[in-house]
Amino acid sequence: MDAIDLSLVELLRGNARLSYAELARQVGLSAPAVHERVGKLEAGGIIRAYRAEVEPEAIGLAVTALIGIVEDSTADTDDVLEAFRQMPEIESCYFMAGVESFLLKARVGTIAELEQLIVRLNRTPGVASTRTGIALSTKWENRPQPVELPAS
Amino acid sequence: MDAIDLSLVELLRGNARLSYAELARQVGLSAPAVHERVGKLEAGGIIRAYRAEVEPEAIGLAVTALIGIVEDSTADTDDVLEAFRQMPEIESCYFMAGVESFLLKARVGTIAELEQLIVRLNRTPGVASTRTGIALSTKWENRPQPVELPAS
DNA sequence: AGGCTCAGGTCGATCGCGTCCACGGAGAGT
DNA sequence: ACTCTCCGTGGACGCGATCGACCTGAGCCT
Repeated sequence: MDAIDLSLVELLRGNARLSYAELARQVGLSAPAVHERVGKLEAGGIIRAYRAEVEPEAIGLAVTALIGIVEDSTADTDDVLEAFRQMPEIESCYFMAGVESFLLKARVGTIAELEQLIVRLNRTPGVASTRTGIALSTKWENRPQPVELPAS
Repeated sequence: MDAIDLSLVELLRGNARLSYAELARQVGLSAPAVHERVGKLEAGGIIRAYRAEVEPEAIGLAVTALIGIVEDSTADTDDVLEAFRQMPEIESCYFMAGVESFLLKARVGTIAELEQLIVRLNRTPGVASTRTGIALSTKWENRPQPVELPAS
């Protein structure tokens, strides 16, 4: 993980569809060298996936909610997690410090679907209570932040 | 935005680096046809970007925090937003229903940097108070959910 | 009905890219 | 100094991206 790897990661965070040839030009290596480096970054789990970022409304996901979860005293955290994993509406899941063990970001098509999701969450064994906030609009999301190169 | 467009979006959400030729095979069109459709999806803002998803720790962003913002009575929401936009640590910004007008997701390298960020947020004109939750771990993030095709 | 126009597809050709392989140089260990 | 290893380069070749020409069906006007 040197400065060149960092540049590659940075470039791909900005545009995942850059060709290897283009990456090579940007970092000053040959295309095969870049290919191998990127392959290692993928294999090493540094690069997890390449995803198209889509306007959620366009695919029928108009409602975004953020949901805090309080576990009850009987809860097995792994089981709760597994239950959340089965719910495709939950796009992100953070394990938090504080009273609320989890914070979930969910996207659904309608408020009615959100209601159903919350009911299911409250019924999940180990869940004591939920607290839901509705996002009226998403100003931005997953903006990549520039990483500073460690000063040489 | 027909069923084929939806399939393309779905495929690219799963893997943004699929070639047009591969996409074409999957949806049963020719490569140029797919090329044109994807171009229109990009131009129409349906596909916003292609991003590599990177393990944050690998690029020196070990601390994830979720921060609720309460505006004061003098606040101009647009100005507050603009101030947030200038802070690169803020990866996502949702405008929320409820007492807290915004919910921010921020990533920084260290707890010390988080402290500095919170100080800056509290100093921002229009911000009355902040409430910060720290994510101990990210179980998953931005998992693409399968979209159901509208029944034909 | 006939024909115009347009949207959106296929086909074919060209050029650049991805990817495999053989080769070479720098640095570390013996 | 020799050699091993790592990491790069350059060449070759097949596939993909992309452009232009052409085809087809739907909708509409006359």
